[in-house]
Amino acid sequence: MTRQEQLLQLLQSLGYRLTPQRLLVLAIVAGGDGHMGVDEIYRQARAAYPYLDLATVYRTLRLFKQVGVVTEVDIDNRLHYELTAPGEKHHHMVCRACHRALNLSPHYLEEFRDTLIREFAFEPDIEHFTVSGYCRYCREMAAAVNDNAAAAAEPANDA
Amino acid sequence: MTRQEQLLQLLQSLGYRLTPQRLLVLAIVAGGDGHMGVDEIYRQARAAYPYLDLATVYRTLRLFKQVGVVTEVDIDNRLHYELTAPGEKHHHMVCRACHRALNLSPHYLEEFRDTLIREFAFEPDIEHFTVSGYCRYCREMAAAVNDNAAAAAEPANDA
DNA sequence: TATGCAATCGCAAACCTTTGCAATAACTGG
DNA sequence: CCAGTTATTGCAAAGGTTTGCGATTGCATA
Repeated sequence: MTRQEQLLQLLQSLGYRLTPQRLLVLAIVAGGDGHMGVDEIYRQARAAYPYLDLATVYRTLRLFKQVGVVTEVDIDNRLHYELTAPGEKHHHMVCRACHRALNLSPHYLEEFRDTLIREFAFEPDIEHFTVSGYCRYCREMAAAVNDNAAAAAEPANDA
Repeated sequence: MTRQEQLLQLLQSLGYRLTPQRLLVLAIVAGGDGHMGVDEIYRQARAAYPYLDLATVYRTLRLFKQVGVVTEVDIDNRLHYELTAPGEKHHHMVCRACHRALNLSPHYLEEFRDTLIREFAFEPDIEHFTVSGYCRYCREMAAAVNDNAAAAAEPANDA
């Protein structure tokens, strides 16, 4: 049984119906190379099934997320999805500058999670956790720009 | 000099203009009791200045956030704002069930932040950090419901 | 295989938020 | 104090996402 068949069976066992729309969206997300934007999923889906509505794509992806079939990542205020890999769950670091999404092992979050539960009885939702910030490359680029600006602004150092 | 005057001076020193709209929005957020929704800020602002546009409110709040005057909190997919208290900066835990926002001291994030920088050279944006999850009360309520359901489903225990 | 019910769909409209643009108004320097 | 420059505004429209509703369709039962 393939991974997709497993997931379909999971949906069915939870009482959800296997509609052509769901099969299609699942196949597309499974075939994608990473975090896919809703627009790209919709475009591919439409090519195969022109009557599909965008609202259905959103509803389907929300359902898939809810049952753990896909992972949702917010990249620059747009929703992206990827198939949840069993045993390879990971979180994301999204760069505010280049919008790249980097994977983050759950290991790094466990301590934080334990602390919140212990101190506040707050159970953080770390199934779909995303930290935004600045990635290595954008930080390096920014640093280089700053160095140049500083050098240009202080010619006294060279003179 | 009041806190509001300080903040206005900050804006001016950064080259931003002090418009009536900005004074008004600042006064409202400062007078609010916590995280205020955009709709509530807009409603109060309109009562004092009916020509104010909602887009201006959004732009003003975005500017305030950018310069650190307010803190943005996403509660149930809606933006909320509160005045940034100097020396009392805090993050937020937002409950997915009741949508309450709880304060979280930066202390709990520092270790996580250090790890990300050390391991990935990723600088997380922890000026406006929000974790979603389930709060103490909603967890207790859910636990109580589960207990009742379990008790009802297994009368053999009592019989 | 035919039937009935509830889940799901497509469509349209709404939601919250952002953006383009021309008109206005805050600040600067004279 | 006035004129010029430019940031900021109001308005309208667009953006991505969600929702209400009647029509359709998957699935369980017989």
